[in-house]
Amino acid sequence: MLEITSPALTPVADYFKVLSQVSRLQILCVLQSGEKNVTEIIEATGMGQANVSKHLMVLTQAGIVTRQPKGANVFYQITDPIVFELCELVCDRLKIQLQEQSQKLSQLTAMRYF
Amino acid sequence: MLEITSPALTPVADYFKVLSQVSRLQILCVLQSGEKNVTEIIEATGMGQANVSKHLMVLTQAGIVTRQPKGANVFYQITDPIVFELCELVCDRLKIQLQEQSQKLSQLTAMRYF
DNA sequence: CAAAGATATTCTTGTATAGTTATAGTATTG
DNA sequence: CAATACTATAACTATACAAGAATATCTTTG
Repeated sequence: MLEITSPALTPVADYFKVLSQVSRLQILCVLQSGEKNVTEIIEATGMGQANVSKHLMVLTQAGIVTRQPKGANVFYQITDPIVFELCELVCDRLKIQLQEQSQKLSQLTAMRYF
Repeated sequence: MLEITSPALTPVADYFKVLSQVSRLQILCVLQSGEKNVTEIIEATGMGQANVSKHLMVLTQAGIVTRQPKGANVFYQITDPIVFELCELVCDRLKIQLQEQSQKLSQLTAMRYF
């Protein structure tokens, strides 16, 4: 049950904020196929090193990703695949919206023949 | 299936961004019990009028909320309850994280007795 | 049509943060 | 121990945006 008062909503909003950045979603996509070290993530995403490092910190602090140093490397992996459930729910919703839009559009073009 | 390339991720990130603001989550909570007009939303949330109006526009453009003018008033309602599914998924995840944290904490305090 | 009420828009300000560059810290290897 | 590779941090810049104040638009009512 969701509360109307703001304090309870803050952690939820913060969680969504972490997922509201394309760069971070890219990183999560890379990690979907298993744990990777920072260098691998940099190569797969094409992002800058400092940038990747900072995004990984954000994801780690949000508990979305788990940090694991191994020698000179640091490996990261998805903590909980729930993030992909979230993304899929959103994707499904976006698909529906696109369908409805194209439906309205085709209705409009159909009207031109009357 | 999620793509690694950024363009496909942009709409998803944008959707999350809309939900990444406490004020907007508050508005959604207010609308959870049924459609409301702007004045009702303002009173229920305690937010400023211009602020509410702007957030409602963001929510509308994201397709999360539907706008419906009735005379001098404008009523808004949740387009798709999927948003609450999303929130609950996040809530569940946050609860788990809290449980794990308190578990680690109690382990630490337990160590003081040895 | 004037006045009042409801909603939207514009403008401005302050804050947060993504990205880059440069630097620092840490671990491996020769 | 020196050199190199990997990762993190600091400092800076530019941008996005939330919030509030003022104003505009639209609707009802007298």
